[in-house]
Amino acid sequence: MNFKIKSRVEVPELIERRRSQIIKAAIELFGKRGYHVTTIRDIAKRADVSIGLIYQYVSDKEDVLFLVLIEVLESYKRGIPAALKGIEEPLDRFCAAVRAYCTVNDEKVEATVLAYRETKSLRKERRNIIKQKEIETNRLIAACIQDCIRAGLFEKVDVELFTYQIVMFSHAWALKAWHFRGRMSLDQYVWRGLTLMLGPVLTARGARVFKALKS
Amino acid sequence: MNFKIKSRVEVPELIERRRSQIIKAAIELFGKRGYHVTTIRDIAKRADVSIGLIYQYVSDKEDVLFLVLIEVLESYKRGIPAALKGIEEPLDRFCAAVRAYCTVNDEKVEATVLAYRETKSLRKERRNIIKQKEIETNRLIAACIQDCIRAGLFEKVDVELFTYQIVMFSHAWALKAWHFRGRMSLDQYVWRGLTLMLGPVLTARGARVFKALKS
Amino acid sequence: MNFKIKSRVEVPELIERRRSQIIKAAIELFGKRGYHVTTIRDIAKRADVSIGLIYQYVSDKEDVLFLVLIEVLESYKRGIPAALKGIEEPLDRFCAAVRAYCTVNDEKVEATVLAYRETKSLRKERRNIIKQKEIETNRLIAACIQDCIRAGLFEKVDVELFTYQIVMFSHAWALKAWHFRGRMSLDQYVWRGLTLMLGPVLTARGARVFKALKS
Amino acid sequence: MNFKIKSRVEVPELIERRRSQIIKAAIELFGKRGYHVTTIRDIAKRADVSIGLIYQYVSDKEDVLFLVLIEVLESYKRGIPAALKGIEEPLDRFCAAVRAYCTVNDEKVEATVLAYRETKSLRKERRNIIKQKEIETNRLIAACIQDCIRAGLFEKVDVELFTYQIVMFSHAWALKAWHFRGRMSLDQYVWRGLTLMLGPVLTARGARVFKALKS
DNA sequence: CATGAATGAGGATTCATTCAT
DNA sequence: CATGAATGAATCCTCATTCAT
Repeated sequence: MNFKIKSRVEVPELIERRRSQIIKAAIELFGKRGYHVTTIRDIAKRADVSIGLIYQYVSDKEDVLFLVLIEVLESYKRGIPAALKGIEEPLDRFCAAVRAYCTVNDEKVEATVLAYRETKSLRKERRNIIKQKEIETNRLIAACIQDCIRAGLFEKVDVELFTYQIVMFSHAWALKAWHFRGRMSLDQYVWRGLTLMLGPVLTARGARVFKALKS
Repeated sequence: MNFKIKSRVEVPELIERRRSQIIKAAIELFGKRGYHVTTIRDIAKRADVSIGLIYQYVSDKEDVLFLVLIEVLESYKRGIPAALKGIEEPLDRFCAAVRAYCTVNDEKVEATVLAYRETKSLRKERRNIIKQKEIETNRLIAACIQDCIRAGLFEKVDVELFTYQIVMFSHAWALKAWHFRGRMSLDQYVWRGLTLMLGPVLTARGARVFKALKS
Repeated sequence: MNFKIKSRVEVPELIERRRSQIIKAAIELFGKRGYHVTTIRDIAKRADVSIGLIYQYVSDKEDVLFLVLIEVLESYKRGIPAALKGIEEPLDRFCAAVRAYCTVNDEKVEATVLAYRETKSLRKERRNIIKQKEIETNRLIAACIQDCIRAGLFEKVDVELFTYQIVMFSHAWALKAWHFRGRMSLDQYVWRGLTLMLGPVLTARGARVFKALKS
Repeated sequence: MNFKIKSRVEVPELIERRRSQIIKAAIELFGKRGYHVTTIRDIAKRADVSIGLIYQYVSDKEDVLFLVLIEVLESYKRGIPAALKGIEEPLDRFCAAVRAYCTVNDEKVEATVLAYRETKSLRKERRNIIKQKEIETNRLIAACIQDCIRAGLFEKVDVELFTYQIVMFSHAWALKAWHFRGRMSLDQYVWRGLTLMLGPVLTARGARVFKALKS
């Protein structure tokens, strides 16, 4: 998906290849130093291309940021279904989704932080596209929750808030990495979190299933 | 607290007055447009002072950001004790703390978002001071939780994670304002959130107290 | 010789061409107005390039000064051997060297004055490189003197002081141009000076050779 | 002598005192760092007065430079007659004058260098006043030379050039301090210089007197 | 007289973007 | 298609000078 970002080059495979080359470099640099501090020259050097080349595939520095954020958000959205593949049991699916989301945030801490830092640097219209992407990811979580409710494993909880609670919990691993990293492993974080958050939500049956999952 | 930021002017009251004038303007502008996009000239204009004056009270643009973030974080830290004044009952205090923290985030949505966006724009040493301030605020929440546990109102929950859950919940109101605003009032948000989060945490007695508080 | 001054452009011929374009403009302006009073914008305008271009070939205003002083000193060093080419007789060579040095100072009065004025505006390390260049020039003079002594044309004079006397004599034509210009021609200056300075230095044979040279 | 530099304060003694306070600080700073790099604030701090006070006794930064250069040049002019006091014998007087001039340059190396560096920073009119001061000093030397000629101690040399030779010799001790300092003492410098320069100038009788002086 | 807070024009430097090769 | 030299608007920051106290 190019979101209509103009390219002077027409060949699709080239666009694909070059852009991902550029995006890769930009994610690293934006993540480490931030968007405004990173120069196009920096990106060109790290991507091992010329400055001019970047402007053949992008018409703006903001375009690069947009592509970067899209890529980050999409990679998150891709991670969850991948982790659910083959799992049938609803509570298991829910837990797998949470773990997957946390894992993805763990692998790309800087990218997650970047999304929080720099989304505002986009013009409104694009900001909304990014938000849309986040909503789509959230829906994957929400679906798991609803499945659990339908299956009688969760009480009829406030799905909207519970979804955001899960989302913030996952993001927190990245946003507050300076606190959590070193204090516990990702796995511990997930289980301690699930235990805390599921307590008031599980039905009697759900609680039994959860206990089984834990072991 | 000046955190040893150099000032050419010595008179404390003047420093106090001018700096808060500068900070006020900067919070607004940084919050709206971001740190890097805002120029010193913008700040000077909005604060209705000359560019030179700013550099009499600050030696750097980064100094302004630092002062701004300190002020934001401190204002949060101030908000909670203020809201607890006069309240004795532990669960009541806990709820009041949560409401206060959410309220303060509600009143300064942009400032909260700013803290997430721009803390990384500070040099490490100062970034740590900011984190320290956040930890201090978190401690206020944690204390309320522990009091509830001690009073037999909360089960013996995972205080560390529960604290962060509360913190992220409060921040989410600002960070995800684009979602929540318009969908519910702050009060609804707080109560729905408390209901969701406290469910598994309250003891039987705690539940009774909570039900009473709700009405 | 680039003395490791960083350039964003890699192509050597380009560096050569652009730098000498910049240096030429800078010599004129620094010479006329002084280093601190001259702005990069002035230099850019006079060199007929953009401001940005200058910063592609130089990383600092001080770099420009350094390049300028190096160029001035080197041009002096180049002038003397050029004037000695083809001359064999030691006293003749000595006189030619003095005349050449004076001539070069005459042609670039402002550059000579500039070297006196602004060498101190360089950081120590570079100041030393400049001094080294001066020493190298001085050695050319000293060599001529020693040849004359060896040839029995000069008494065994204090070479070190005599060298400096010659050097100062040459510089004086530029440093005190406001006095000498208009009072005498460069040629007169050189001959009157030589007559004065050689008097106590020439051996009997040297004196005869000198008299012959004069006519 | 105030050279009509405007002062808001009228009381002469105050002007005298304050100005010399300012000039003292300025000489040190200009000498060490240069005129343009030194700020009025620096001078005020070192002179232990307020910025405003400086502008009560001077209307310009250039005024300070002018006063500084005047003071330096005058102090040189004062040094020579002081050294000649009581000496009658012409050659002795000449040598004493040279030694005095060198000594004064030795004591204020930086001031001498300053005069060479920054005279050009004055506007033309004032530059001429400074030159005039230098000429007056030079005349003191020239007078000594002429006395020696009249007394039959010197040949009828080129007084003009010889004077400048002496002047440059004295200045060289400061201008090339980086070379001479450490290589010889001031006294050695003076005697080696005189020996070199006087050689062809002394008459037979002069030579005898000189030899006597040396011991 | 003395102070030093306030001003703002001016200068060095950066960097997104273009375009000729 | 790819390159990277060239451009110049825009930004941070300094500092001589003023003026109210």
